[in-house]
Amino acid sequence: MDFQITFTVNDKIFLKNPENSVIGRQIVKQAIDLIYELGFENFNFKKLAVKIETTEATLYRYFENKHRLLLYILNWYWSYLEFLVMFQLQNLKDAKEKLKAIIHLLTHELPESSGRLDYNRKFLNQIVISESSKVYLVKEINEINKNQVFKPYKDLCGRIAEIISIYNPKYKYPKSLASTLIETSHHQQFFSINLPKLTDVQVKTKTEFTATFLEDLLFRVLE
Amino acid sequence: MDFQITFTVNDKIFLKNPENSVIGRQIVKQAIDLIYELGFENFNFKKLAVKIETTEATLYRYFENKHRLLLYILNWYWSYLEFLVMFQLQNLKDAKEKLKAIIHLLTHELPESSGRLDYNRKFLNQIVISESSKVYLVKEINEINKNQVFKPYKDLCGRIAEIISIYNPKYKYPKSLASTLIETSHHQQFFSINLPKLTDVQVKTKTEFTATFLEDLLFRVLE
DNA sequence: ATTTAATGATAGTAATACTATTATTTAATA
DNA sequence: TATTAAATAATAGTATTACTATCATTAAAT
Repeated sequence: MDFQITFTVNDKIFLKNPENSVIGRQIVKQAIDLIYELGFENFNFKKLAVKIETTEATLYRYFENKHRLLLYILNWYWSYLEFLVMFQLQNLKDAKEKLKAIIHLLTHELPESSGRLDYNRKFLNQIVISESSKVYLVKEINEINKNQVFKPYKDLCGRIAEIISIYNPKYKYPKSLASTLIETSHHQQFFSINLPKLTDVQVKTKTEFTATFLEDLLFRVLE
Repeated sequence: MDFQITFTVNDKIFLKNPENSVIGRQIVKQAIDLIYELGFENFNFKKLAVKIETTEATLYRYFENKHRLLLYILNWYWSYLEFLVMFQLQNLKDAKEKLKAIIHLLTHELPESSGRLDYNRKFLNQIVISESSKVYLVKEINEINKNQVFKPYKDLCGRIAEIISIYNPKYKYPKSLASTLIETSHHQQFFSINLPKLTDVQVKTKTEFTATFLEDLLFRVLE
């Protein structure tokens, strides 16, 4: 079975749905490569236009600005992750196993198994780690938030919170713990590579460090 | 007793020490007000120059760019916080009390008591919450990190980690837990105000929410 | 009184973040 | 198949940003 997954991203994020045209899909795919390569601050529509051999004007017909394009990419990612959480966890009976599976998903690239993915998994993962907070840590947050553009993040968080509550129904902060898991997975991965003194990584345990730390933390909290 | 506190900020961060001139001190003080007002993305040297009635050229003689200025502000803040951690905790014998005091510091504005402060505490606090991650979540992190410009953050983190280890010597991830405390204090404060669905804030417990959540989390982890 | 350092005033440049206009190509439909 | 509509390319242009450079003026230090 080979299948392609697409998600209906909130249409307030784009001016013209990039899913509906070859060039639109190119914009998203190549933006992921270019944001990874340059970092979000150094990325712009001019450079992206050159890369996909189109013009800035065309890009602006799809997205109001680069912030919206990043938001689109992250919405797609969060939706996908929620799908994976539901899909991969359905056969696990034990809530503990489910939580472990979630931590694995949060600390690794998107799995190969899950259908044909048009985007570069590694790059997408790095963008989520390094750039995702930039979509909400802005002065205009309240304005932006009005059109439910963070719904996929909230849904993902809610889904994780549900499982936390199944595991320990008495725990009082399931949603905050869920968002903390997500955010912590990002900054501990970032720190362990770039500012390792802010962590307890060891050379030998490098790749699994964040997962190990988060698992230990989560079950200490919920026990 | 009335005293003024200054810190020796790493001189690789500035081109000319802003502490040593009236205009330099104005730059930092007014930058805090303006970054708070506009958000870091909308803040620039032109607007700051107008505000303090000087020219862009003068600002560029102190700081290479606005990123460095933000880094300066945060270095100052982290140094101050480390000082406060040491100062306020010295009379507490109990490690548990110390950890509680740390969480209080991480989730509230800088205290009034601690000497004359030239900067707006509320604004500084909000900048730390909303903008601090932008100084390290950049492509150039390795280059920037070379001159020890994150030392105050690492020191603060290390100081907290020490106390964690005193409280529970067997706990294996004191530094990661310390950086998680710091980072979580930021995003939970931000979320509880701007994206409350990612948290478990209640209207009545609003102001103390993050402190309560973090304290609960920390002692569950360390017990 | 003289030198040095800091700032102000002014100008200018390359890049960014857009908007607008018109021509051309492609797709949809009659 | 011709007609219409929609999408894109090509080109131009503007305001703002992020700087750098120069030189005159003022303040501080010796």
